Amino acid sequence: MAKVNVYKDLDLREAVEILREGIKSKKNIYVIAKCDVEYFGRSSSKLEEGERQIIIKSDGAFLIHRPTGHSPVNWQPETSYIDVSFDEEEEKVIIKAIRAKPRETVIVRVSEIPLIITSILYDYGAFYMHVSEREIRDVLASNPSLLGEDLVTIDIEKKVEPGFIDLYLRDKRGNVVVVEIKRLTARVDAVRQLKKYIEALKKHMGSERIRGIIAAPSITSKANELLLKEKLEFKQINLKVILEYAKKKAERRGILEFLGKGKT
Amino acid sequence: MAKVNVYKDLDLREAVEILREGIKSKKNIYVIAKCDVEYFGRSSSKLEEGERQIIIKSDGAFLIHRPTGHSPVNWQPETSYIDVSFDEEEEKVIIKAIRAKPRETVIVRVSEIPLIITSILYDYGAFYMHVSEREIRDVLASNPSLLGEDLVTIDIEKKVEPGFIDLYLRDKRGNVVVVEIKRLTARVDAVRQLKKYIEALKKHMGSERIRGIIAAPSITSKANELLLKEKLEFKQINLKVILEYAKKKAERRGILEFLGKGKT
DNA sequence: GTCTACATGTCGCTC
DNA sequence: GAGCGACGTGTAGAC
Repeated sequence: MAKVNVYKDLDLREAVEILREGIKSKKNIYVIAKCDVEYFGRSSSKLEEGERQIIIKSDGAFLIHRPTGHSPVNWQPETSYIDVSFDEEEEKVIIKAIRAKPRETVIVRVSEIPLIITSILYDYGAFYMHVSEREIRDVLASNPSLLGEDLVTIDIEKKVEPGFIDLYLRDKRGNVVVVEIKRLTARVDAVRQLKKYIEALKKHMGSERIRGIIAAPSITSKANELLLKEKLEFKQINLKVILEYAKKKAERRGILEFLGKGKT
Repeated sequence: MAKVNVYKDLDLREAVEILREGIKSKKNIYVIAKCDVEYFGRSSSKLEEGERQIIIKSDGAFLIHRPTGHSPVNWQPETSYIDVSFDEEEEKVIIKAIRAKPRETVIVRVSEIPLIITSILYDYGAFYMHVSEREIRDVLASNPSLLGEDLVTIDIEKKVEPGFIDLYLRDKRGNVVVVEIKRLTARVDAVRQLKKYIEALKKHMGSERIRGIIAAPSITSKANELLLKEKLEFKQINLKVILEYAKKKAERRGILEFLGKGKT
């Protein structure tokens, strides 16, 4: 069971000690603070004073959340070094979260600190994500008939000059078939990507006919326009069907959790 | 001053009431919970049981954070509808966060709930981001001499077939000059982008000479290689100088806060 | 470190 | 609302 400490209506100097201790002992820290925030690094920003929620995680991840919006207004990833001090002049708690590479700094100046929560959380549950582009690619590679014709898979993630071809196959007539997979609606950039691969291949293969297929659940009209113009093809795929195949495959292999490795 | 309520070691049925009340009255809610999580939508995921931090914001933004990592393991943006209920069978608190479009659902099943914090936060401080690519572009457009020669700005964000040209100018000799701006180190993709724009322009302009310039604080060696090969140019820009110009410009306009509009 | 492409990307703008 | 390009994108893999 999680160990949780609650500190309410703290004196700022006490807060410094509690924050330091929490960071040192790698606790998860949640703070409600009246503060302003500055950020310097790849860009820079300034957030004027207001009441916010601050999270400091056990690995040094640092988040400042306003009362609305799902993304933090300022943050620092898990590699950062966090320093807490007290500014006697201004009578404020200064929290600096520093990231080495790229060199970036978030500075929080706290004037009031109504609440600090420190906790130790036990969390070793596995996390599984399904229907990534990689999964679609693997299912189609093993079951190229899902593309609606008789195809033989030659290569996966084939390297060509400017990048990687998702799927490289041959059709019944011996034509090379290049497939670009998109998990969501394919847009013009997907068609451009496919076009780029085919042009790169042509340099090496001379006059041989190369077919290009976009495999995606749907395609934007602009993308379809370019596709037709370039004499490329679109093959609609059904993600539910893909997922069924992925499940079956995993079952055959006797894997308990049917997909992926959990991120812990 | 922020109004903060602390609820420790709650009975699960009590927790349901407090969560419902907090959501109804648009409070900011922070929960430490032992839970498992499922997500269905554009993708799908399953997180096995463990102790996590849950944030529900006043606008319905919903975040589940593990003890490490700066990004939430599951989330729902601010448009979502949040429902809290008690499952009598399993004796668990069920929190459903539902987003209408795209249709996505996060389901949290809570078996223990050591802590709930509800709060009302006053946060109207403005937020300013400095030195975006847009700002660099605007400063260079108004002060093209910063590019180190006598230039006249013709257009900003000029539309060409595959995208937008950051800056479109003419030099002393009447040549067209196309500038691609990068806020950070320019890489090969920036050079390819510039090349693409110039090729698109050439289709419309025939034999006229078109110069291409990458304007960035620095450039990678690979990018520079391609640049030389394509007879394009690199012009180093100094972000501090750009920022000074941006400030001055804003001052001249009599704008109090010298950059951007604050997000409230 | 750079290049490449994916992501429940998200954000903001235009049409 | 769809389409499209930018982002403190972040992230993972390859060289």
